[in-house]
Amino acid sequence: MARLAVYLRVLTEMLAEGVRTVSSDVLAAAAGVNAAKLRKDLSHIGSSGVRGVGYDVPRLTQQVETVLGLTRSHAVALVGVGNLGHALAGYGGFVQRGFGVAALFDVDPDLVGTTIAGVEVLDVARIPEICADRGVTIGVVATPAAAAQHVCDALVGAGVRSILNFAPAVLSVPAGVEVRKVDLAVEMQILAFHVSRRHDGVAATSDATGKVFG
Amino acid sequence: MARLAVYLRVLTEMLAEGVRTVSSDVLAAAAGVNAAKLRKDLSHIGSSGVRGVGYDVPRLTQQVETVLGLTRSHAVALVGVGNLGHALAGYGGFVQRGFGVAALFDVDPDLVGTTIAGVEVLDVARIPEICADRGVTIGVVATPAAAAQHVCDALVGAGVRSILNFAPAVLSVPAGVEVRKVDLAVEMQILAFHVSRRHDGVAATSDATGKVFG
DNA sequence: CACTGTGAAAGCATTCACAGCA
DNA sequence: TGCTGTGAATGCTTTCACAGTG
Repeated sequence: MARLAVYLRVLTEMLAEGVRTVSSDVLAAAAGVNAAKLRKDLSHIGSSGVRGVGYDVPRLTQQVETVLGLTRSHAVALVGVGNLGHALAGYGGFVQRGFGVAALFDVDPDLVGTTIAGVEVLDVARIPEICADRGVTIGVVATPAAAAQHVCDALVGAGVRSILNFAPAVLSVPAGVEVRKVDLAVEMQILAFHVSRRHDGVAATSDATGKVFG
Repeated sequence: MARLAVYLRVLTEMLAEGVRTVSSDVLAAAAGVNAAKLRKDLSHIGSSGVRGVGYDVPRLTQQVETVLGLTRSHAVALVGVGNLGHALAGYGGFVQRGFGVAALFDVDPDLVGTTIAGVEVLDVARIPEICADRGVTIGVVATPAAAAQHVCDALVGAGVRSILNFAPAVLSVPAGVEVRKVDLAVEMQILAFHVSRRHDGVAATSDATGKVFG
């Protein structure tokens, strides 16, 4: 459930503000979801809300953290230190939540040897060796599409079983390996679809054959 | 449907390779989805596959482009030229598909006036004026969470009705405005969940109350 | 009395399986 | 024969509505 992570962010904010107790209505509104859905989600993780009162914020926060596996820290390897990769390496949001950037890789000899956010960039050939040494559990692929599958294979070979893919390519992996994809071009295209739909007028949004979409 | 954008990418690649015709099986495999699902998706946009042969690649490509509204180009305004925003401004994947970066904004006086990828960074106060002038239809929010809602309101006020939000915050917008969210920390946490699940052993993944999750 | 936890209902998305056409 | 388009079946997610509790 992707929503648990959102709940956790809201809960952490509330905790920082000193809020001790929260109702499902309030928490759901802050997380942008339906209240019933939130209660069902929390019931799945064995929630401990008090009827007539609400949920204990510190306790619920810890519960969600435990379920999400954030009680341990995760070593992340980032491959591809180009435009996007460079930004990700320096992105504060990762370290903030226990995701340490344990290693950076690239093919470009000009980049190998440089240091980004205190971490040295290494050659991609060293992925197996370094990932094993540093106990990497999560790999981030921020390479061009053409290199993505190759890099992915290297990571999987090094024992990495969770991969976040920013490359516009479909990665094939053996069973047991989890891949999540973030495709910025796809997100833009979905928005473009809605722009057109509005601009054309809903009833007029049609394709060449005259059939209406949606 | 987010998958249409993925199909389009695969189709464009095939077109470049000179492939004229493709079956639903092959296209589905390349896009990483079920063949029946792909056929149903294409039937919704009034597809024109030939039974016994497959789909005509050039024709299908154009059909998908039309539905996604990629026949016109879209002016994008990017707000927040920090770590991530800077990378997005220079990201080739946008321009490549007809998404021109029409304007950049930031609050930081040190950044205002600088030029990134050929576009000058302007003060956020000028969002209404500039967005109207340049016909911006899509806004990208890459600010810290605290500023996100404020920036979002400014964009909506300027007539922008499609927003891509990278800030870890829930944006509230009036009806008719479409918001898509990309939360990198959330993606990482979902992967962390799977790491823990594997490490603990599925049967042992439990919360404090002893109830098993999933 | 306010709020949680949860059956039951409704709504979607996915998959199956096959009729029908080139 | 090979492949599309699609009704029917399945499974999952969301929502409703309310019984039950501190």
